[in-house]
Amino acid sequence: MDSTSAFDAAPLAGVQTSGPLSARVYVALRDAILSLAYPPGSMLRKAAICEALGVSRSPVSEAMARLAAEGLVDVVPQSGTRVSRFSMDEIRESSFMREALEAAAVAKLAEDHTPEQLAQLSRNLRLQQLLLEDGDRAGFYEADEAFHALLMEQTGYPNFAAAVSTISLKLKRPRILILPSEGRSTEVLAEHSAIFEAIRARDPDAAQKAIRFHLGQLISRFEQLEEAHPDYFRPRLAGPAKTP
Amino acid sequence: MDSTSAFDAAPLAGVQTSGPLSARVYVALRDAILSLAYPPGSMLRKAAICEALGVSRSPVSEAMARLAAEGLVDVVPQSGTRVSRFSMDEIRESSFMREALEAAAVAKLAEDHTPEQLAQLSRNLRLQQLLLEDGDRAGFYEADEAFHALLMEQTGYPNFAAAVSTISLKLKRPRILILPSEGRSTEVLAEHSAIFEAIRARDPDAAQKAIRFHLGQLISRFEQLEEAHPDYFRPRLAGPAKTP
DNA sequence: CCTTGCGTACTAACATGTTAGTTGACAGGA
DNA sequence: TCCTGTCAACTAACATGTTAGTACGCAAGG
Repeated sequence: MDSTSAFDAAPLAGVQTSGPLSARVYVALRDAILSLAYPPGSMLRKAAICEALGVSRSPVSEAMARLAAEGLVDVVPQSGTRVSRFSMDEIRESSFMREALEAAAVAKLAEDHTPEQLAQLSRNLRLQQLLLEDGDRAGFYEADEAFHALLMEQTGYPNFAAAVSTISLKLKRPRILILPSEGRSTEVLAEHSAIFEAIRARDPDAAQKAIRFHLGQLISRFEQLEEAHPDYFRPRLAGPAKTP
Repeated sequence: MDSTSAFDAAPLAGVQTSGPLSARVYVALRDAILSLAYPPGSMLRKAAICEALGVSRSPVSEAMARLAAEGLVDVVPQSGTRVSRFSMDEIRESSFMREALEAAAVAKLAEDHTPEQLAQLSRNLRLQQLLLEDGDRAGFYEADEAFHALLMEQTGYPNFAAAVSTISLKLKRPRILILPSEGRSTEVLAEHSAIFEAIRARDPDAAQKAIRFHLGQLISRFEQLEEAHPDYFRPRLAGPAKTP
């Protein structure tokens, strides 16, 4: 095998079997990028993808256009397409928007919620407790995501969760890289509980404060990440100062 | 001429002369839809668009995919594409998100801003005052949009304004239809001034309250609109109750 | 008169051929 | 050694041919 550009088509398995072809290609590429199977900065070779998936260039182009619109790939016209690198500025921007939206969601829930909704949240929290005790890291990660998704679904706005998900797409990849921190899960559960309690107490301000604190914890961890994985990040300005 | 489906390609003028062809097509279609030149519910004929713009189907397809992702058109697979109708539920959802984001923006500005930024805002407000006195309705509309855009740019997040714009796309078309209300402009200016004063006073809470009130005014007007233009809205459930 | 089955005409979706622009390497000169 | 101009190979972007699925009209039957 040649390692010209270290491009491997293997991550593109048959992810989905129904629906439009272009959507399947999109999901396959998206998952490969979000899981870092295609690392930031790597090239995307259209021809290779077509061959690997057994499709023509049309659906692949459509999928890539969508990924470009979402900022997951950078496309240089007439030249090439590569997986986008992280940018601390973009991360801060996405975090700001995500905080604003999730804070609005929990504030709304604090003002107006049903016993059933509280029960759902409580159930999820107990699940988190369980997974934490079992040390099931992957499971806890999923329950965490589910908790936030649940909060947004409970606003009653059917596309709200999806919209926030799209906006915070830029946070998903760096998020994966800061998974393996030990005592953090306990803190996370405590923060989730604080949000829950504020909602139950019908205290919008407290709920907002709680989720803002919770989400704010991520930022500092992202900053540490930039030190550890500078290769995944967009170069700040021009590396070391050049003397012309 | 035949009026089979009342489709007219005339609104697609040469809007832009540079950049990728697909982007030009996108802008042309987007403007035609947002300006209601293509009314909600009307069909989009790919062949006619290709002929009118003198391009092939590839860039048109790409543009339509993007419009579909943004919810401006509804595409029925293997059948047809039509301009989407309004939905009061979607409008409420978009308003909720827009409020959350703009409120976060002005809160941030209230906490942290420069004299230059205040001067910019003040200049825009005085322009609004001027256009209001001259009765320049279209000009006031633009200054209004510019005011909100300015607030979002001043957060320092370069893509924030664009993101909010995308999210509140669903509000743009109905917004046009409620333009011609007389005394409203005076109120709008007063509400804008209230936002400005709260920012200048470095009072985040007041700033949020002010912009939430300002944006909240739109909703009730949209509800009135649904009465006046039911044909532009998605049917509620099944019209009048059917007796089987 | 209403329902039902069929056939045609239309559409998006997919495949493939073509064009034009960019990158990068290599050769030649300073 | 370093800079520079040329050229070849690769890419996205665009055009066009092909396929398949849907909707609608019409006719035949109830």
